[in-house]
Amino acid sequence: MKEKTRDPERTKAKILQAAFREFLEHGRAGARIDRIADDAGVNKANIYHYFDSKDGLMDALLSQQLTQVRQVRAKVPDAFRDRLAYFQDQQYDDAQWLRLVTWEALEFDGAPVVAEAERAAAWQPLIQGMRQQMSTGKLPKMDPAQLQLSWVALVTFPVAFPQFTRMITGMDVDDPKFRRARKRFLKRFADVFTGDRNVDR
Amino acid sequence: MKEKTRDPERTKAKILQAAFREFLEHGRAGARIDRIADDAGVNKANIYHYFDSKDGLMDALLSQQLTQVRQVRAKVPDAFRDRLAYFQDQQYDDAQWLRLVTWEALEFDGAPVVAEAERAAAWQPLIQGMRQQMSTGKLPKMDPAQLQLSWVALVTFPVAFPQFTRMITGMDVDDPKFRRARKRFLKRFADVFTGDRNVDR
DNA sequence: AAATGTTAACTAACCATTTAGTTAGTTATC
DNA sequence: GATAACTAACTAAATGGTTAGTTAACATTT
Repeated sequence: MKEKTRDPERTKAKILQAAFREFLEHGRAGARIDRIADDAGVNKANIYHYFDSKDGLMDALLSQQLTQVRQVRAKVPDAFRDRLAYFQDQQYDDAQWLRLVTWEALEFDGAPVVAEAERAAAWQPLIQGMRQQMSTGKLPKMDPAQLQLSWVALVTFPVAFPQFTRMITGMDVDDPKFRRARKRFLKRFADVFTGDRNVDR
Repeated sequence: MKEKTRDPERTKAKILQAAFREFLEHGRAGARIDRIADDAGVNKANIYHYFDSKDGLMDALLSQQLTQVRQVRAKVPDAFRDRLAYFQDQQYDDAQWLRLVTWEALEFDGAPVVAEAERAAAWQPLIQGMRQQMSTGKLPKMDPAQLQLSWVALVTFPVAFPQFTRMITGMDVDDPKFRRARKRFLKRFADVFTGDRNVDR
């Protein structure tokens, strides 16, 4: 297999990869084009050749990441009790994606975010699932969208705000001990919430 | 009352005020010293005179804000049912402080954050309160620190990630309609959680 | 109470780097 | 031989930080 010395796809991929790391760590304002070029082992001008501008690169990055996340989201366990834990595992692997949307949150000004309609639509099946379970009595009746938002909050917050996690629980998010504790807690939480007050402990 | 043309305290205050707005909006990397100087109506050199460096200014700002927040935190309603709603109201007024800690979260690298010990200590009474209520059977028995973390998550997340709020619920966080809906939901949520499954609706 | 000296608040202009973005030219690939 | 991938060097603007000098405010002396 011959290594081509010039390969647009490979170059673009390398740039995106480096840009991901850079934007992830420093955000739009803190990210440095030179650093991305170095990191990718690519001449800076190529970045402008393929992605117009810093913002253009950022946008390309977001939509690329979006399609990637979309695939993972495809199948969520129907069994309600495990859904929280599942999301948590997912979210941990996705800590990077979370950082990206945190930057997005800080830049949020009311204007539609990247692919907002599409992303919004992706939540609908989950919300519908909740509504379903409420009508069959498996979940208490309440606003299903609010409930969905709350689940996401419970799983995401400790990772998004690691300093709070440590100040409140005394453990670091990355600490396996915390992960286990949180997982156990969320199971318990779900049980209490669905009415099985005396499961486990 | 005579207006002094030179007044260190007033100048420092003006700088901090402008710095607050600037850092809030743009974060450490995005903030511009020149802009802060202009906004404060103060010569740039004064900023360096009073606060050494950009980072020095940021630090001063954080500890100033900290003491301010500390006062508000002083009294939290003991009645558990209203605690969520209370925190929510508080958090809304505190949306700015939330932005600041969001930047803090992104910069978090495991090292202690500003005044970490002190801030951590401030959570203890709340956690103790939960433990108390668990022992008297008013709350289901579970890890109280994890539960505290969860309450904060439920209240904070929708504000910290407004794009998720909109994508999931279809409403904007600032929309009074959303506020009401969230408040109502959280009450209901707390009721379900504490075992009163059929209160209200 | 006026004159004087001292301190530090304040300013305008400047400096050394950094930064996003460009350009003119070279060369691999088809 | 044409095209487009790629490079090195460059530019203009912005940026954090400095400096040398000015002056308001206050204390001390006369």
